[in-house]
Amino acid sequence: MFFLTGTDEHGIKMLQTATKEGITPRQLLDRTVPRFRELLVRLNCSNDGYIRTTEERHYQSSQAIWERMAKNGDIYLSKYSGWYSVRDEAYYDEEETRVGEGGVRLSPQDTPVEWVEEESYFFKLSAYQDKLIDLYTRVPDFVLPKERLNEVASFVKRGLRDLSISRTTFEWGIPVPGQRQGTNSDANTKHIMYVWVDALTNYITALGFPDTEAENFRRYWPADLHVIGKDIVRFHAVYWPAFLMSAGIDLPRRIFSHGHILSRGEKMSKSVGNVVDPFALADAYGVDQLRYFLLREIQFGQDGNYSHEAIVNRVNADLANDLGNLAQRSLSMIGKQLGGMLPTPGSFSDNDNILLAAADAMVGKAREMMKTQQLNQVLNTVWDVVADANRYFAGEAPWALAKTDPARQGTVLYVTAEVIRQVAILAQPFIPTSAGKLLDLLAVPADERSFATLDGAHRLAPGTTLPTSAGVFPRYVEPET
RNA sequence: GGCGGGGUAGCUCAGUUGGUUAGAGCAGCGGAAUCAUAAUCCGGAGGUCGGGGGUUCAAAUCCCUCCCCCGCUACCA
Repeated sequence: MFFLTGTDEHGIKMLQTATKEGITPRQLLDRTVPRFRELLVRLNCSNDGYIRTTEERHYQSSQAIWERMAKNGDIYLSKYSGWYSVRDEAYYDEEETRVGEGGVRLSPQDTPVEWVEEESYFFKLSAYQDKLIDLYTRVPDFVLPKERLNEVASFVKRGLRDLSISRTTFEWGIPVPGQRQGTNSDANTKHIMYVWVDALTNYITALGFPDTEAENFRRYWPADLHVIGKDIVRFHAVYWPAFLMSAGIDLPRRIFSHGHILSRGEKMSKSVGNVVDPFALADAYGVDQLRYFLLREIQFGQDGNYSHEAIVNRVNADLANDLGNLAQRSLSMIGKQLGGMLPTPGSFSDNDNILLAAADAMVGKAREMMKTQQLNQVLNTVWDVVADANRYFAGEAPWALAKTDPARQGTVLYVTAEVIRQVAILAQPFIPTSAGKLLDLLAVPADERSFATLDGAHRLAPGTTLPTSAGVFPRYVEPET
């Protein structure tokens, strides 16, 4: 796997923000980009590459894809005039705009628009309408969740206009290669790429494009999964595939649109003042706790709600009470009563076999759900087994067996430990640090923590000496006020 | 305005080839247990399945209509 993320750093908004503060765009970026990178580290995200669209390699890559599209006859020089909203980064037809208070003309989003008339390069998006429809039909899960594909398809079916893909009015962007002069244009006109061409191309730059023989490009392209926010589906599911088709490059296999996290049911916004700082959440609840909450509580692809009460409930109930307490009560019993040695099980009872079978079945179900990125369903499946294990543990009452049937007690504790092992291994992608601690407590070697050790093909080794047990999931208690 | 999704227990949701007393988790209530992070287990309770009408022996599920929420999109002006 190659996990990529990065920042799109060109565009007039960046330039204007910097100018307003009296600094250069680069200075602005030097200040803000590190925060994004810190967040990745803080949230313990898998990350094999970070691409910035202002990097030299990306200039070469963007110019190369431009040339490929041009060579394919899909780029032409023309003239664009219309009402442009800097805030929306979009042009509007005059009929779409209206004059607001103080004579300011506004876009449908109520952002100010200004009249712009300039020479521009265009991409023949209109030529790709049928090919895109064909793509959506042929690969029905090219865009997930399904609702998003329907939206995109209906947008394309309505008809596509060619896309303006360059600007001459400012310079914060990647120069258009091989510029020609239009008949009526200023001899000094210099085109830079309009935001989407260079923004989208980042995905292949990061793998070595334009060197299509680069090791990473050959190995990882086309991408299996391309995750974006639902607000930019159109650009990634319409423009990007069209660009790639034009350039003769394979398309990513799937675009997945994630939803938004709402704060108490409301969209977060600076003006409302309900913006939540992810660093603060991680500090308050813990990184794994935050990750678990978001991935379990929210159906991936849908919007979801965040609230203090919800995260505390979820974290205490699922992590501290159900899994954490189960691990603690079983492992500390092994520590105190069995001298810390994982017992050798006797023959398994029906109850043992039923629970083990449920645990063994988890990975298969999880794999099926992961085919369509149903992350919360994976966690539901795993925690169903945690609940089974708690019922089993209460039913078998190993604390009582200590006096009446020590051999049976050992079997019950062994079975419980084995179930915790499988739960922890499957939980690793979601709560990596905590899952790792659980596996440490079970003395599972680093090279035996892969999914290949699940589904009953592998079991904990009896007789292993376990480290002293310790709590892995602390309960969240309200700070003293 | 059009298209799509949704409105089911206090909260988050599951539940269509129509079929017995509508389900789960969390919260709340009662009980058991006391190995454990006052955690766990068991049990009752809790719902006009958005409103109304219709089809049917039978509707959360099918049809009509209305209301509300969300998304995409268009237009009037």
